[in-house]
Amino acid sequence: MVKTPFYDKNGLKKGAWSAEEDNILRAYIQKLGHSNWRKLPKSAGLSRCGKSCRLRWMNYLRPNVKLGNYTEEEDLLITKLHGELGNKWSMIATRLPGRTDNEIKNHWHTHLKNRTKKMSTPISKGKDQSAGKIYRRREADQVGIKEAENDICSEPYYQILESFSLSPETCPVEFSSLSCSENRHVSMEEDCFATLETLEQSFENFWTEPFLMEDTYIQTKYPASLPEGEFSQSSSCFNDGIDLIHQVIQELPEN
DNA sequence: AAGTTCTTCAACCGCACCCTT
DNA sequence: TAAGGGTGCGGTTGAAGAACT
Repeated sequence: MVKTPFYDKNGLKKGAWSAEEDNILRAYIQKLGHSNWRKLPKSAGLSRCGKSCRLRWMNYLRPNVKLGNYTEEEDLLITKLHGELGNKWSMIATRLPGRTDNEIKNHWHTHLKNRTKKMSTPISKGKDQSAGKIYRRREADQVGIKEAENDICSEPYYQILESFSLSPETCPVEFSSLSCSENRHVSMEEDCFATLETLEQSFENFWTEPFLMEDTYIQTKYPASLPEGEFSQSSSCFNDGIDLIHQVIQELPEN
């Protein structure tokens, strides 16, 4: 699903990146950083333009980037933020640690836009072929066939939380510092949010389950490749994301 | 089984903004 | 203050693969 590589009139390679190119770019940035994207490809020995290198690094090669496997809470967060901010993908991305603007944008257009549109229209018993198909094809692989068989588009918006579970992969390390009492401030109607316990359990499971400490990874493996600001920024973003998830939960309808 | 249609998403493009000179 | 270069952002494209007929 990638563009076939080719060379433009200036001899610059376009299209899909090869593993070799990825390795070259990654190794170069690990060693020398990326102070100047325009000069970088020439210095690194890549036949790419600086913008292409930047995009590749930012969206796929950065050590803390998460790919695919969107969870329901992330979907919910994106939907909410899009409602507040519009197509400010970069702003939205700052609230979802590890996610890039490009990926969020794609995810919105392929999964969430249709879902949200459907939710705002009267409930239909008819099957939305395209949305159903999308969900069946992609998310079935990730969240299970059982969920995929349901027509999620016809469900009330808040029921998206029915499968609410915080996966270790989704949750950054900062989540583990949340106090349990803070989570317990969330109150909901039992019939709507019978899964609250599940949610709390998920947090607790999350504390006990092993996961990759991405920042640690960065700092140990890529000590000189990233500006310090990126770490502090991402940390604050993580906390913002936590706040927002709490806010989303509290703002949900009571029935 | 083969052809067609649909869906996805990595990557490109153009524009706007920011910074330096 | 203007000009030029670099970077970031959002919209769009297009090829691959899945689903459908």
